[in-house]
Amino acid sequence: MKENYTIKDIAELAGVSKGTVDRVIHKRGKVSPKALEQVNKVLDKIEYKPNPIAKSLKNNKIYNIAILLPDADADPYWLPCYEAIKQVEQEFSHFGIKINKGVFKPKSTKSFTKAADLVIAEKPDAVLMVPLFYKEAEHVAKMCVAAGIKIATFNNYIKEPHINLEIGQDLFQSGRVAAKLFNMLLGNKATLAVLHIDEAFQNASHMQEKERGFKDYFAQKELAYTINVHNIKKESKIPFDQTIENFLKSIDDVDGLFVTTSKAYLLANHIAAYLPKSLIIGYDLVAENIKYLEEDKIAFLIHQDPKKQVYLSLTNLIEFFLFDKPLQESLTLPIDIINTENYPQYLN
Amino acid sequence: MKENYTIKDIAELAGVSKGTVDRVIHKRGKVSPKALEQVNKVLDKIEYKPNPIAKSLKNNKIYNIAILLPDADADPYWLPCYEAIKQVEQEFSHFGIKINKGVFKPKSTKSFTKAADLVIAEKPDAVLMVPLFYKEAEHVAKMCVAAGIKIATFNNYIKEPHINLEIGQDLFQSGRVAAKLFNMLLGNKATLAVLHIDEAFQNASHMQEKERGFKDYFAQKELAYTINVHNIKKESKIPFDQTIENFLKSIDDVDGLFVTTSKAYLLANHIAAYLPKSLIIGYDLVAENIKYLEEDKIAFLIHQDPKKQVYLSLTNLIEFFLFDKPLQESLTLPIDIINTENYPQYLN
DNA sequence: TTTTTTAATGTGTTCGAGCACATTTTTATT
DNA sequence: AATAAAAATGTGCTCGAACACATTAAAAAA
Repeated sequence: MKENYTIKDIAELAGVSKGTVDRVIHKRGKVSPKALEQVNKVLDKIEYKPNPIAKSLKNNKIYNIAILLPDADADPYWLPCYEAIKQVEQEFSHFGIKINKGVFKPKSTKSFTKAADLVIAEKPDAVLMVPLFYKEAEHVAKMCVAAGIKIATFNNYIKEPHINLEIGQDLFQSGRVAAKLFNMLLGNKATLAVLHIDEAFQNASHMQEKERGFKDYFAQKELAYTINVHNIKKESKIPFDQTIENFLKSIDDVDGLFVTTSKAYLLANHIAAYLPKSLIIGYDLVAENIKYLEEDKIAFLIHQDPKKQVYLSLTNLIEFFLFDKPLQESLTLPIDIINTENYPQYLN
Repeated sequence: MKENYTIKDIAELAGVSKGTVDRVIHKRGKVSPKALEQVNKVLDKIEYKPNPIAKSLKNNKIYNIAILLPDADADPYWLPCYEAIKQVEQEFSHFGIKINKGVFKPKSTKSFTKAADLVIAEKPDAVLMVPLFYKEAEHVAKMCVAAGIKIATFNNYIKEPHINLEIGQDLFQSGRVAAKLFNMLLGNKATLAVLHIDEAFQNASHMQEKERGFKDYFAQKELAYTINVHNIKKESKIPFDQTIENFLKSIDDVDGLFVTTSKAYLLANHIAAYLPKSLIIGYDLVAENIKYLEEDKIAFLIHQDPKKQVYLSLTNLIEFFLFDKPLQESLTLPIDIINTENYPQYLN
């Protein structure tokens, strides 16, 4: 029993030439019923899988992958994504992989659409994107499907049935993770605040998912928790910092603050002055959050690992193109709980 | 400016044949000084990297990787490793990769040595092992080095300078992670117990590393914590469960219990009866631990992700053999903090 | 039956690296 | 200068899949 049969092997076993075997496998026609049967008989017995390396060599094609992602200058959360891209480019530079970045402003749908148009015009083999803007992302997905371009998303979700690859975190569940942490720290009774802090509110569905999960936990456990929700957004002309301070002045008697965005540091900056006993749980290992984590002004951070998301998305697409590995339709990544002691290992 | 040059390209640029280029690259001699210079001049300009796919196809070699790991029947902690092996076998079945398992009893050095001898006798290209027994593992490493076999370790460490690949967790730091969690849950003053629970104590250095990290945290922060260390091991003829119960009867006034092994469930089983207010932090997502985690009898678990360790070790070795990717000498994996809400994502 | 058309099958080349072998050039020897 | 020996260089094949093209066999038309 051989392990890996080649086309030549099959040809010999079936008593035909490799050309005929090839035609049978690829259903290119021009095969007599007799030969077809002979080859299929062999194929049934041995389960042939073409050698992906030979296939790849013969192909010798350059695959273009476009990636639509927000500008890291506007929000450092996205910085690790760029590292992941660089890493993948290095690892796969000799495998004929080209990655084309389409950077957009995270607050501008126009910028997103423009970047998308630019990138799709070059007819890439796949488009990987952060679907920050629901309607616009849906449109991009549809255009890709129409053009036969593989389409993948990460970090956020849209409900498009033709997405080929979807990588992200279970946001509802991550809200529950935060809730459980508060529950452990504060016991069976407390007052909490959910804070949606961001400079803009387009497509804020991810924040709401986290809030839903957060509330769901306490409801399900029937705990005596009071939970207030606050939307805090940058007001024009007033510094964001000032807005935060005003907010903190306006509330009291809060045991814990759950920040659904990566902006927990804005809060932590002033927490000692106004609510010294309140615990903060936030998201994402951005530098400023880590600073306050280390100062114990942030209790926990939840890590969404954007770098891993990009890395996995890209390698999944690449291995699909190069080696015919199937695309994982949907991949839900772990919800990493971060404290002062374990954050360094997540940063590399 | 071309991206990927081939040997043929270089030959044309240097005005020689591809055979000569090949001899220069592989330093096989038989090249005139003049030709050498011509080729090197081109090589300096373009930075040639051979196409790993073509190389791999030509090679057409079957690589044998041996993996020495404990029997999962004796300790379910190792079960995910077997899943990782199966997964890698499937993913790389058409890349000429053979994985040979050498299973040993986790309490028997003899069994380890026997499995190692058996596996090395077949002259694999690499040996990946869990170096549970220091002296014996060191010996295996030396034998591999002598035989030109690549040697990799995971889960535990030995100090052998010739290890080619080392994957695991920072155990000292994971002790600190546990300490920090207790600190957050219990405040600035408490009494804790460190429990080394296992059925045998050979090579228990990993437990001690965790203990050191744990104590280090409180010492560094100068917190008023009392920490007592207990070794609990299976006594012959007495059921382990009974030993645990006796231990619990013997202590009181403990706010938290830190179990340095995967045996936290043995404790959790009886905690409600003897120390209902004590918090347990343990290691590893074995089924029984998860059960008590869900019942809130275990507060947190630290995940050592043996599956990921094996997966990364194997793929790293494979990509080294197939595509000349360099081996990462030492890779320290994140210390995952697990509670009731986030464990499922770590299990897949 | 012979010729034409169409269907079926086989052969040869390519991808890039790597190595065996053949050929050519240079150097040494008579 | 002729020949032998050694050194240098070039050619051609392999790995396995894929496809273009050539060849052969069978069916249709004359």
